[in-house]
Amino acid sequence: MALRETNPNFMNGVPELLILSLLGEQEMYGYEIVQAIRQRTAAVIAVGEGVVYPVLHGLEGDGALKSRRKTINGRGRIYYSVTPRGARRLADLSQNWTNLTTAIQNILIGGQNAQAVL
Amino acid sequence: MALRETNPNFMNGVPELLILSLLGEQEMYGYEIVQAIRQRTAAVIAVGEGVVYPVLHGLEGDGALKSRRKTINGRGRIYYSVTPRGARRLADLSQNWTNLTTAIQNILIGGQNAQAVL
DNA sequence: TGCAATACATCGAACCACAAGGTATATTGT
DNA sequence: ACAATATACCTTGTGGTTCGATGTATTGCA
Repeated sequence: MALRETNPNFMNGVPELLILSLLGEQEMYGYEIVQAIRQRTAAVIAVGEGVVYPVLHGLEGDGALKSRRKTINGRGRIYYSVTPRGARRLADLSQNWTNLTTAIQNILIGGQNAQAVL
Repeated sequence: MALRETNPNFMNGVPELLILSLLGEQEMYGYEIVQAIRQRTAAVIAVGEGVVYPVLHGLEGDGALKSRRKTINGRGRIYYSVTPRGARRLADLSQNWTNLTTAIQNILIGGQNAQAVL
């Protein structure tokens, strides 16, 4: 089951968020995503292909992504793009991420009058 | 097989960061930390005792925390506080966290001119 | 011809966080 | 007096994600 409702380890699912976010801008293929993440984050985050491909397959299986084959220079590529369902998923994950970082910031900033802000 | 110190899963260690951060403000005992995290984050993050106690023991074993027993109302409590080594650890984790969220933000904000900023 | 890069993919191992359970005492409610 | 709840400590098994290694195949370059 790709759907995560059980055991929501609060820190997981970030690769999925990153991938959906990139594909939200433009269609991309797997290998390209691996490098885009590395470059855009100055190698702070370096997810491998072993992370990206399974996420891609999982999201497509859930109907969050759709794919199409293209042949370029005789080499096949599988381009992915987000479906409406994927867009919703992205919005959800994005919101969760914001909530999470805000929550953590509330503790890091710490201090006496720190009130959790919704 | 071999000792693994490289490549820490980039999302892990957040509970450790939170705990060190709280203890950096004032000494606390385990049960108190569990509740403090829940309250300060408006229940966005709710780590259980099964997360907190092992981290506490681990950090103490590494010399990042020190503890002292106190008996209050006939009930024993173990108060933890950060050592100089723990303070360094906190600074490191804190920096890593900032780098990470910055990196992710660079992707989420996305867009054409997004340059990873150190 | 060989090496690097491109592009896909899968698998086992590692690892963290979690839920669940266990012990024990103090307090509150009935 | 008794039960239930809250406090306070702790460990263990499980589960899901991520990682590194490995595999295949083609293209481009030296």
